Amino acid sequence: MNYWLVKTEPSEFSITDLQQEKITRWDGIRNYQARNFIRDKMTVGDGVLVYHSSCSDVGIVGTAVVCSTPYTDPLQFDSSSRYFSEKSKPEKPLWVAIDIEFKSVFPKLISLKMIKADKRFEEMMLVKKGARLSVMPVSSEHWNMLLNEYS
DNA sequence: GCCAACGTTGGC
DNA sequence: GCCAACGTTGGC
Repeated sequence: MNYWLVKTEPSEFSITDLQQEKITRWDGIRNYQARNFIRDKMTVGDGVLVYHSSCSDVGIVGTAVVCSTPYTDPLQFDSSSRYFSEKSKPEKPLWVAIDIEFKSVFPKLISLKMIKADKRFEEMMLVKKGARLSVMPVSSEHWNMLLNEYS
């Protein structure tokens, strides 16, 4: 059982959208490191922190749970999609997607500011310099602190 | 394999 | 909109 943080721009897809859809395909990941986390490490039942980026209220907004094993991201073959990948071939796909199911929305945002202000999160990948990954692992310690103390 | 140029992410 | 810190591309 692992824990993850996934970033999304709320103007594109927010925690409210996830709450309404209940289950959504987490697709469009086009970074190799992020892909490898999904492909090699994500398993059904893993906990997911949902993070809003590039917006006025940056931070963790809720939780979800991984509810599928990784599978081929169909958007890589869709030439009309912004996630189209010319190098992907049906017999050799490059990118994977995964399904996640809505779990909770926090009554209050856990802002990036608050996380940065708490020294115990110093080692969290999210606040490490240059950590621009849209999918990253979260330690169980950090997961527990965030859920028990901050939400 | 090197590395310059370019593109993207994402906080501010 | 700015810009730092990446990642990717492609010529050599």
